[in-house]
Amino acid sequence: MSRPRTRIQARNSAAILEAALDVFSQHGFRGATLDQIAEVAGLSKPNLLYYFPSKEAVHTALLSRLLDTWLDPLRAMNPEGEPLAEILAYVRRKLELSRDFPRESRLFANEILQGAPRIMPAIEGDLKPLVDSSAAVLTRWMDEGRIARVPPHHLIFSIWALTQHYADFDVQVRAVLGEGHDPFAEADSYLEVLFTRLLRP
Amino acid sequence: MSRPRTRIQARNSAAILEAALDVFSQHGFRGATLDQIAEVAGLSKPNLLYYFPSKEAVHTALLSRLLDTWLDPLRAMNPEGEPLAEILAYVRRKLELSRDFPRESRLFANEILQGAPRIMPAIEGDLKPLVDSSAAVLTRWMDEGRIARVPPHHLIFSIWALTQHYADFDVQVRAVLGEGHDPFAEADSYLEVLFTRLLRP
DNA sequence: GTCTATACTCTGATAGAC
DNA sequence: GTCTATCAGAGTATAGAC
Repeated sequence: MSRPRTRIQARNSAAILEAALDVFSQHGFRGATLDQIAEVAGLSKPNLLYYFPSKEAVHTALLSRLLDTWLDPLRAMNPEGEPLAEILAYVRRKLELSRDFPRESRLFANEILQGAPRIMPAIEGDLKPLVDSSAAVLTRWMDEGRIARVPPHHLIFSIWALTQHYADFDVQVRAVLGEGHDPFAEADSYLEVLFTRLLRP
Repeated sequence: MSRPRTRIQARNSAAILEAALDVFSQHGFRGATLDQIAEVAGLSKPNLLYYFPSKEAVHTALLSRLLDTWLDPLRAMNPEGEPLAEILAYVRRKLELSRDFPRESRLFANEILQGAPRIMPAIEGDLKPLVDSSAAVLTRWMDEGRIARVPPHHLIFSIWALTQHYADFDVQVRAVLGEGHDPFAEADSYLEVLFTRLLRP
């Protein structure tokens, strides 16, 4: 349902996407069932299929909504700003995404684990160019001696890996830390230290 | 089939586990089908079920085989060794696991993404104690001023996150890097720099 | 717009011939 | 040990009443 016309449609479409996010992010595309999504959404299965023509359509709707949100923090990096501050702000925004939208992070992780069958075009068409241009900015900063020289693409990978880990492996992180911890707060200060030490000239 | 009695049984059991690793690591437990596993293994579905009583049993066999392999590198860290060298060696061994056993890494990632329904007991019973004792060693090294002080559990998380990323998100890493790259070789030298700068006193 | 009923396929698992 | 045949249930999707 690309453009909900009524309040009911808007509410039900939203409920379906919300429920589908729950189920797809936990079980992947093939492991998710319309029965389960419909139940979580509080609708009958045929009614769900009135709003979206197929399981595939629900999944696609989720993925396309996700991508923009996911790339925004990197887009927000200012080439004219102070290098280390810009990078640390990017790390913080990415970690906030992990904290506030863990299901979206797991949805993305599931898609990549499956070999990115549906999102590969967007990775090559949107993500790669954005990363390449960001890497060019990082390289300039390194050339100017304002941050230490490291492989820029791998620097970006390490930001993704470290921040997404706290969303995707949340259950393991909490099990290993035990009671009385705030994983995201601790990660926030740890990652600031890590990238500061890595990048100071 | 816990103890294969004949050559045929050994060969078929191995073929099933090999095929199941392919399928489970890509689609997760619920997304994997016995049809697909049997086809990859070159067996009929009933014949597969002659060797393992259920889908669950195949998955369990894979997971229990996995865990020891996965913990070995951390166990190999020597409390009496030179701290930075020990940590860098651990990072390298973990990265080698990602390079040589990416499907095992993805199988584990799938299990955690699903909330660790089957492996949580092992995480709390085996993984957590091992991490806690390793963290104690790291803390001692920090107390002795031989490496910089950082939260030891999060240091371990960051090693996991950074090394596993290259296995679990392999398809994204390669798509973003483009042609002419060796992700694991580049990661090897990048991670050595990263942890050296982070941890030198 | 939403429901019941249902068509049809896939999936995990079993029976029994060879 | 391996196969064909098959079952019961779950899965996606559709038809049609209301």
